[in-house]
Amino acid sequence: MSGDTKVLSRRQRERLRHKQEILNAALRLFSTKGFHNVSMQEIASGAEFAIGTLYKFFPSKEALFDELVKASGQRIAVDMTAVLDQPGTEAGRLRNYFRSLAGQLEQHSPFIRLYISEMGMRGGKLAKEHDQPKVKALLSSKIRSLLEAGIRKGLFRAVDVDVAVVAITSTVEALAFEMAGDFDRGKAASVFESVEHFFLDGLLRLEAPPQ
Amino acid sequence: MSGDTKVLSRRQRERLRHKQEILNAALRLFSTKGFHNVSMQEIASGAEFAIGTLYKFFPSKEALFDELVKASGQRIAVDMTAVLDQPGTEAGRLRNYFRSLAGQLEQHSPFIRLYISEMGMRGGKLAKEHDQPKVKALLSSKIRSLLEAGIRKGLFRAVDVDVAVVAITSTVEALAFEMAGDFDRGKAASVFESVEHFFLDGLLRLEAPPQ
DNA sequence: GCCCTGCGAATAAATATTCATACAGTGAAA
DNA sequence: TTTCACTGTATGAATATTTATTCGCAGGGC
Repeated sequence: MSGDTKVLSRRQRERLRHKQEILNAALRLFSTKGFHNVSMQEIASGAEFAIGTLYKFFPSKEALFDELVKASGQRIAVDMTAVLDQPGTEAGRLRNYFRSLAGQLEQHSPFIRLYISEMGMRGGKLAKEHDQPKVKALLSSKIRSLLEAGIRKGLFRAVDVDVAVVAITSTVEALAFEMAGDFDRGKAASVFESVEHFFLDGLLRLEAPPQ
Repeated sequence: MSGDTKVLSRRQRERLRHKQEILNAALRLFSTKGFHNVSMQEIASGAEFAIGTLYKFFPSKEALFDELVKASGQRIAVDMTAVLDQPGTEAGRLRNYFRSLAGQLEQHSPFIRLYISEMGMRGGKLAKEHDQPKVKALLSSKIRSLLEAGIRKGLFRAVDVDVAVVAITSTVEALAFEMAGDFDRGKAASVFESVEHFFLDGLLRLEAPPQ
């Protein structure tokens, strides 16, 4: 043992692996049945541990859920930021965003479903009492910036930016949720391409330079 | 007592009134806190009855919820049908729809919030196990018909109609939910006017006849 | 007097959480 | 190399908690 805090003992690594196994099982179950309809016994069985073991890692069911949401939310935020922060024109960057959606959905399917159903803007107790991951706020604010800049530069027609942001994000959410269940990459790509056309063709000013 | 089934005795009328009082209390509570976070004791207190009385009217909590959702959903479906079925051009009828939204929201505020949060397309157990009111399907299909006809007649640019329907309905839902909490009629009207412009201005073909 | 209606304490049910017990791994001593 | 006391980890029956539901009793109406 080198004393370096980055190097974990086998036992430490095993503990982390067990914890992740529990989180993975929880994600599968929560994303299919929702927080309220999954018992701790089910999660324990899904992870092939005893129910008491779950409480060695998480003080409560809600703590488990919180940790799941935070970790996964952060992962998606990083991915989406990478997409939206790529250089390009406003229209091009929006186009990139739409084109990344099928891949993001494939990669994060269970979490997206969970997030939208339990932690979306419409959640009940869960949304209110838990620190929301910053995914939605981050996405909305980046899309808003793009739209504002595009309007300012004369690329996009003048629209109510708040409404436009809600329109884009809520449409994407609705479709993502629908397709996250039985995921088909080809269908998702096709649907999001249509979304891209629907929004961009309606936004672009006809006299704007071709993209 | 005339024997006519339409004429109710005082006691029968009182029973119906009591039942409605319970349903009203339930709607207020469910729409604020969600199905899972409201106990039968809370509903009983909210209606100023004892808890056992609730079970004289409803066999279970879920049956109470079902009845609430069905009754309110039907009321909204009737209202929205009246709006969408008014004669006019496709653009005019869509315009009417958007313009009716603030009023609908004012009238049905608690139920809309409940419906979207618990029975929307993203619900968990609740959406799956309960007969969904036909509100959403009805709305979607009417809006789809309008869009298809508008495209066929050259009024609207050619768009993916499925995506357009989802975009319109999910945007409206998102905004309705947001505003249903602290309802401000003026703000709602203004927001839905922006929505109208966002979608219609993006849909209308510039060479189409002015509306 | 009988029936109806409402009441709320008691019971039932479901599931979150606890904790005594058992098992596995470790490392020092023989 | 083997043994064994100690530590760490997992188990699942038991307990705790919350809330849905029941039903005996009381009061009111006819």
